[in-house]
Amino acid sequence: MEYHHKQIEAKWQKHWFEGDRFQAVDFSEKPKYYALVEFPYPSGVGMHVGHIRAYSSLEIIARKRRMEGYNVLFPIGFDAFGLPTENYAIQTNTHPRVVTDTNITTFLNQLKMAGYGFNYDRQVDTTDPAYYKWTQWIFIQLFKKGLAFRDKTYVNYCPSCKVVLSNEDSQGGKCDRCDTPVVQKEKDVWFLKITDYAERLLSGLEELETLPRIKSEQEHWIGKSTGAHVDFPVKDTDEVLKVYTTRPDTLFGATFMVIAPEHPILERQHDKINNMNAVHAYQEQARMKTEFERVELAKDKTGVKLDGLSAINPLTNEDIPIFVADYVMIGYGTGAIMAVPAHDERDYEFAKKFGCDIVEVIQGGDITKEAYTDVDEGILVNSGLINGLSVADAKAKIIAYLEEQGIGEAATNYKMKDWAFNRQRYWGEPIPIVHCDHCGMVAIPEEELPLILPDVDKFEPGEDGESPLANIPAFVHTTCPKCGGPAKRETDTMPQWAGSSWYFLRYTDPHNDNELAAMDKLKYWMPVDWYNGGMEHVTRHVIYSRFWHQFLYDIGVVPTEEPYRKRTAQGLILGEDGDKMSKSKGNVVDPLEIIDEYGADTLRLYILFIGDYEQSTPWNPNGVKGARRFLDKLARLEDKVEDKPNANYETLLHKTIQAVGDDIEHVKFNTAIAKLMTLVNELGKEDHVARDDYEIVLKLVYPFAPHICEELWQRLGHDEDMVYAPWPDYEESKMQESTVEIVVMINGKLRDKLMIPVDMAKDDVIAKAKAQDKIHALIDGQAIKKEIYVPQKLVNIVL
RNA sequence: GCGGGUGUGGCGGAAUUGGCAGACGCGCUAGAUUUAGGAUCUAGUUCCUACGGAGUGCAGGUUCAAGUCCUGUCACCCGCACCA
Repeated sequence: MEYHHKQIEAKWQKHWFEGDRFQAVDFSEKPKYYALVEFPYPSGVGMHVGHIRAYSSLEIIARKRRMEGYNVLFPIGFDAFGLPTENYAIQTNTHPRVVTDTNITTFLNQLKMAGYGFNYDRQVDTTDPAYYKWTQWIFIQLFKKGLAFRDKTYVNYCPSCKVVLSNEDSQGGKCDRCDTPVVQKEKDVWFLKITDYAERLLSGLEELETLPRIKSEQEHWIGKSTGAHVDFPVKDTDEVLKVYTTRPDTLFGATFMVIAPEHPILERQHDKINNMNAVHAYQEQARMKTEFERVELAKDKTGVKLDGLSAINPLTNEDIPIFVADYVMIGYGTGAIMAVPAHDERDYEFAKKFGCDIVEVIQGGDITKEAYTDVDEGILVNSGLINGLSVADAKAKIIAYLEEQGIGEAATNYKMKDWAFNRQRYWGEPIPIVHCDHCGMVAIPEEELPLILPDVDKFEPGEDGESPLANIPAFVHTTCPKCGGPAKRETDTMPQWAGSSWYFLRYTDPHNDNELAAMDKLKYWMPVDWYNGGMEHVTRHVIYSRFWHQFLYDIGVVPTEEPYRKRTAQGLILGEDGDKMSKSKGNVVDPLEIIDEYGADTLRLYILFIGDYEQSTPWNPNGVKGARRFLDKLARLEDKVEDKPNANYETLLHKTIQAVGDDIEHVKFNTAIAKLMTLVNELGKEDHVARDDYEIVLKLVYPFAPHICEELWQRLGHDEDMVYAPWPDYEESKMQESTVEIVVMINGKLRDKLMIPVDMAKDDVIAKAKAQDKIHALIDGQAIKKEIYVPQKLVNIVL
């Protein structure tokens, strides 16, 4: 067959998508398989080669599963709220709704041009009121359970986007969107109490099948540690300073305390502090620093000693000074620490600079030179009741003692903070809450959902971070659902992560207006069997969505505790130059150009062949040609098809069936394709190929390059689509060769090769090996120390 | 600093339990075909001082046998980061 990709691809795309050939059937008798890819953000630039890599993996799995007899759900949708659209809308003065609709249409066309067999009829769009109705509904449930609340705290704030950011959105101290350094700002903000789920988010990871890296990143983000809370009385007051420490065993070595610049005790006790001016100056200085600068300047510790306020070490009863220093963070632990300079590097450095006492309580290091932090060795000294104990024993004993005395207790701490949930932006879900002077915050009645995002003229956020919605009196002024009195609506919107935290549930029942999804459908489809997406979403999207899912499970809305059974993440496709693809570098590859020139089948095949799926790999334009050549060869092979068997390549064929199946399941698409190439190359050397065997080859290639295979399949006389043509089985008996080549080594060096029958006995093989002319010449007259035979592999003769 | 990962030809990358290093693809070389180019086909392609030897970041070790296991070390990438 002459391979004209444009004609063939257009033909089959029309057939598949207009004929709706990839139905996911609710409650089918077949076993279900739920394959999920992260839904795209419909940006104006459309599809990127990265999307092709991200979706092709599960596209292969989905097609293969259908052939294996599964009822497959492989849906797609759009995560369409968010800043890029809003910014584009501001620049072009177009309504974000219009921008979004245009972009979604474009994106859908592009997905179909790539041949993806998604369940397009189940498409969701997070900006559709019929969808965000349920996002808002979930928020109300969280609010009712006290898991959505308002609090005044220091938040990450981007002065450029004028928006509050979550911890996850400000990694590295820079705004995730615009790279502007994030500053700390005290604001009254909405939080979701994700910390209540920290332990379950951690333990739920045990069930998740994924890379160690993905697991450890989540574990690290949750950041569990265990230790103790200890109360330090503040001298001449009735206050105590509570600290969190992972090293309660070093309590006798606590010679000073440090509190964060934002610590509330400074205001409470400002009368007693004689150098309040210096403290205020330091606070101001710390506030001006971005979090990033605080980290960068970490080498040089700064701080102010409180004059007039000191604490008492509850075990030594000694009077110890209190410092304010920005190396202690208000957001972690209690915002105050006990400093043990002898056994903590940061405290050591601070003590050296500020001349504090350094008392050794664990023997084993040289504290005149550096802090000794080893926890596995070392014996407690200068520590009263725990003298002579190991660190581990001392921890246990001192915690018991603290609890007995009522001055502390065992404690667990998490680095993860509650999720700052509101944004002062237009293009997001309105938060369905009203503020009433009498009743406080009240959720709007569920029957009033969705709370529609009103039209505005200006999408820009106001100065000082006012949401654009605040400028619409008709939206803001309402009545309290509880008392009927005048009330004001919440004008902030939800972050982009809201809609994406439950979308996979909606696919099971995308048009339900009575609940987010019917329980019987959820029971049929959930959990997601395999979820693929970006590495960059592992600490945010995956954790957020697991949190929401666990919450929904708790209130009886979903049937499984965890949403995902297996998670993989694709590596980046880099530019030809090895750098990350970016417009400014001019190294961006447009997938549509490749589809136009070589075809979607070639593009998909090449992107999976390019390298290890989970590793980043540079693009190579010549590689595309190689993929295309393979398809050309496959098409040309048609000329050799005859209706008579050919046993020459039987073993290779069956080995390939097995290997390709295994490789696909293990995300090793590159080697699966390599093996298919080898097979097609070998078949090309035969004078004829049996028709049945050619059909097997087409089935194996089909998930990767469905258009050309479907065409060749039809030309063989099939009326039915390949979608449900059974995936080929391999036969163990046909994989066995009757003779096998083995290697003959002398002293571990390869010297000769010979063919033997597979069942030849060890002694016979060795005898035969030694009889080879080449080998005989080399061992003649030498003493043989040892002879090793590895069945069907090698003989090694040691002289 | 902590956690995870990676180091193999000119390039992307392959190598169950230790058992022929470099599969497959790109590129390159030669030949065939072609007016020429492109495309296609065939053969070759780790390196070297080449009937032999060396070789998987580097240095050791275990073993009949090491890319693979052990010890030490270097480089790079990703994530987190004054987390108490």
